[in-house]
Amino acid sequence: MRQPESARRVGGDTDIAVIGALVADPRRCRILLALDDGRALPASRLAAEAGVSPATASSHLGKLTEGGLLAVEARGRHRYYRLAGPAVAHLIEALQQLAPALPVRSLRQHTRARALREARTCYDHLAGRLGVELMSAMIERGHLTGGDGVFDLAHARRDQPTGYGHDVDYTLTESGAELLADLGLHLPARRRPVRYCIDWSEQRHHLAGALGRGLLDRFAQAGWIRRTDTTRAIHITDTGSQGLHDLFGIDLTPS
Amino acid sequence: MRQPESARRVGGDTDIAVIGALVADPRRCRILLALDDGRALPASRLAAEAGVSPATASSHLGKLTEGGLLAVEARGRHRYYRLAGPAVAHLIEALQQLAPALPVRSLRQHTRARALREARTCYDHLAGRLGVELMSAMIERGHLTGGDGVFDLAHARRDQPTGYGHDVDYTLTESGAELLADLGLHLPARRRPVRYCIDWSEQRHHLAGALGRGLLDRFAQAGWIRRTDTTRAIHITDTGSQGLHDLFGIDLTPS
DNA sequence: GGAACGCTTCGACACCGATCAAATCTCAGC
DNA sequence: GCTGAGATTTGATCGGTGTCGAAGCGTTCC
Repeated sequence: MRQPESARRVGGDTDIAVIGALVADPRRCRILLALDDGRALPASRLAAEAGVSPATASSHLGKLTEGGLLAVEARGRHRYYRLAGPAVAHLIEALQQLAPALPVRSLRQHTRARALREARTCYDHLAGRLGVELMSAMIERGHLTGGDGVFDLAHARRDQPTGYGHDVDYTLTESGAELLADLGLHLPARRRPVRYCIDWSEQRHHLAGALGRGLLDRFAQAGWIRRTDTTRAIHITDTGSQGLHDLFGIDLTPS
Repeated sequence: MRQPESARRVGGDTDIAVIGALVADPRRCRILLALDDGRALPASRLAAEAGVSPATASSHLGKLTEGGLLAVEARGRHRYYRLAGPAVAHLIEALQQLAPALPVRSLRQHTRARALREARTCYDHLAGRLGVELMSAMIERGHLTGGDGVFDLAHARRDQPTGYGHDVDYTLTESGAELLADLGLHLPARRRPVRYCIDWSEQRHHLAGALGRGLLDRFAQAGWIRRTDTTRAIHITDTGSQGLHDLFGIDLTPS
């Protein structure tokens, strides 16, 4: 650990080691993995997740936040931590690809985490990449108006690290209503704002509320997606990816 | 560092920390960065690069190899180390994206490393992603035959970790000769095998020899690429990417 | 065959950082 | 304001690891 004379070559090439040091501790990695699907969790929960005392967890969380891997938001007497951005998710993925090839589990673990990031349920609607891509596509195609689907921390007013968003008023357009009708999805005609959540790891919005719930149900009925019993991961069937491509122009490439 | 009762949740989720520990040390990161462009270097060179004694470097190299980040090949009394595969390069890139935003250097460092991986010179010919993509395209389009451009460690016989390859006999086809003529590149008509090198981080071949040298010169004359004076990085101009797309179907997407 | 070189192993030392208990701080709720 | 819960800070302990010199092993070159 000594840093003798050779620290003179301080060209800035040792920077990545400070990030490496952050992911060198098993407990910190547990914390990162717990947040890997984009949720925001309070410190106490993360302490339990990592299996350490609150004091130790606080130390870890402080270091991760200081190092730019986590972002924190105080909410009452809780402090919610989340991944600081997509780059952190990329780092986790890169690490998982190199993680020791344990007997079988490691592969399982890896694909499970990837599946969760790709498509999952959030309460009763779609989230993950599929969720944000779906909402983006509907905005781009004029089915929704009011925002661009991007979460902007600088201008956030009331939006919480967990639960539903309020800062942006999305509304369904005529073309959007037609699309839903085509899908066989009939929502109550009330013209209230479309609800949404924030996908923190993507830093974008995904559909929630009646519309999000309705689309999830409809996709399931149409055999586009299959829900798993044990996890929140969602499997997109072949007909599903075809339908998503045709109707929304969505192609969930390997990422 | 104690691992008390909580190690019971041994689902295999702490694996990534062992990789993290490897990139937690500045000297080891120096070594990885020195190899980041796909070269294979002997231990002594890496010791100098990291600024440590041979003994310390050996310790680091052993850990990196043991952890699967490096591969080693004995060659006489030298031992050549190289990145174990593309996944390692991805990890380095993910770390660099999160590396502390130093005054100015950090950005420079990052873009420079990325540029080197993207397109660079290797002796007198093209290497990096551009180099391997170019060779792949020529094989796919029937301008070259004899191999598939992929380096296969399992079947390697004489190919060295540095320098030119010998295991595969590539030859220029008729269509290849026509293409070169169209490019205004006239090579001696001798029908000897086309020379190649191995891009270790991509684990694929790139063109060397007279053909590789000729293409580099021709691309430069045509204004497709611009060489930098100080580094081995190569800049692809707008007309260059257009020409590479038209003639070879190459699109160097952001990676 | 001997000398020089490249690399690794061994041993000893020093330092860093993870850990938890106890104290402190901050906020919610009555 | 008082009380309790969530979270962080402080302080002390302890194990792990980076460091290099010296020694050992294999290869190359003269």
